[in-house]
Amino acid sequence: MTIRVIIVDDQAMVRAGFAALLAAQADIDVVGEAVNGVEGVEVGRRTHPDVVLMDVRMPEMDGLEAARQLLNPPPGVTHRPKVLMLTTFDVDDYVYEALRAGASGFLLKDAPPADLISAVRVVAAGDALLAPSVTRRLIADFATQQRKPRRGDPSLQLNGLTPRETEVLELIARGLSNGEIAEKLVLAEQTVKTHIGRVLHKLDLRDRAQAVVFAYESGLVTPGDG
Amino acid sequence: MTIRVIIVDDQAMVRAGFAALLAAQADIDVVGEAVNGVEGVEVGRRTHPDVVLMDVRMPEMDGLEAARQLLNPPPGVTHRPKVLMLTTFDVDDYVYEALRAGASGFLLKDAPPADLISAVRVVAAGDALLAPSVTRRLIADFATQQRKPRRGDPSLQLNGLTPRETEVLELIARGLSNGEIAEKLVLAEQTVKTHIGRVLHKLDLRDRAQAVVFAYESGLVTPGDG
DNA sequence: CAGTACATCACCCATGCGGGCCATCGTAGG
DNA sequence: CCTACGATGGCCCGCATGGGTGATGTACTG
Repeated sequence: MTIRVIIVDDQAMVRAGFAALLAAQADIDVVGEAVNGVEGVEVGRRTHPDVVLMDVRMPEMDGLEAARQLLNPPPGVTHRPKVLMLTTFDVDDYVYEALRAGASGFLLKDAPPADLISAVRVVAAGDALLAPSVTRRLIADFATQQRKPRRGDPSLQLNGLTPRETEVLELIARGLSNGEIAEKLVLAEQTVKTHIGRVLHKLDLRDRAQAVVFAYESGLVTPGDG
Repeated sequence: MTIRVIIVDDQAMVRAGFAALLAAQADIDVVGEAVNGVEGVEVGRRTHPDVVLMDVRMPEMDGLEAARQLLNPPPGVTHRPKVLMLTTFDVDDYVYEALRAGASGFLLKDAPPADLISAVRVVAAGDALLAPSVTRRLIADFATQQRKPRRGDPSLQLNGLTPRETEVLELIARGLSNGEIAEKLVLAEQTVKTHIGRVLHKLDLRDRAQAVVFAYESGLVTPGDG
């Protein structure tokens, strides 16, 4: 089963180079080419390729919009190719847009030919592949932004809390009053107050509002997990 | 300038194989080996390698904890190697922990030898590299997770607030007291109370703690934007 | 067995906070 | 011109909240 590929790029030389490179592979067929996004979408719909090599910067319609249209087809169109984005420049901001659109990869045009070929095979197989510099940024963003389970500052202090105190803190962070917490945990309200007092003291917080802030910032609770 | 590498894996054959493979490269030196996380951290601190090849599953201390310790060194230790995680099994849940810990890459042990070698060079250069299946998952998570900055329910109600009220709500969500808010906005504390009263009423909230919850849940404030 | 950590509850006290009610002032809109 | 609305501010009141202190029982650990 050969991999059907189309190449969408406004530069004739780039198209020719990639086409020659890929066509030389026994398992890859170049079944179409296009010079801009509009044409790329049209060719994609008509030739239903497995993989679309898509340049980011193009006249008429850029690669991002074209990728979006190919990856979110209108009702009636069932074919969804894999999209491998290409760019001449290093990591511009389009990367994230492309990934959100559903692109399977992002390569720089100066990558070794062998990388391009293997990238086509990888995305055709349903996996994904990014240029190393892109991967690095993605991981960095992921690590900083994904602050849910583990975080440096607050979660360390969280370890100073007893299980019961942590439990109470979580209920505070849900917006419950002392009475409601007492009811929920089957406790006297005074006991709840004692626990809260300890929590505030241990975490150096002034009031329950700050406790809520801390709970969110530390990842004890997360927006949406209500 | 050669790349200094240490290999941390509990299986002797794996260590031997990788060591032979890497040592054959002119630009790579294998300067140490370790059989578990504890030893890995120790060897890492002593030999200050550029790259640490770290197995995920190991006795004593697993690769994740070891990676965390190497990547978040205690005060006084300035050396921070790049960590390239290795696993035999396909994408387990440890991937995300490893990335959060700051790992520069994640490869499967059945990857082609050429990939391993190039991966070492990539991470040594400061870039990152993931196994295609890992990349795929990361992109998928990134795409789905990225589109929730603002959510339906709460943010709609937010429109009912006046600019001033919204401003006050945000300060509540930072943990400020009425007095502090008054000072920050150059207002009488009583005015702050009036604004807060309206906010609570409009949003059907009981107290400022619930207001903080609402601010986070609606996306008005976000964990980490301090 | 002694010591420690945790959970539980009580009493007292000061006050920050939220509710109710109302007044003034500016500006935008009919 | 006059109305509506937002922003600003004041007063009073009641209560939930937070601080301080102490006591009891249990469970684990040295």
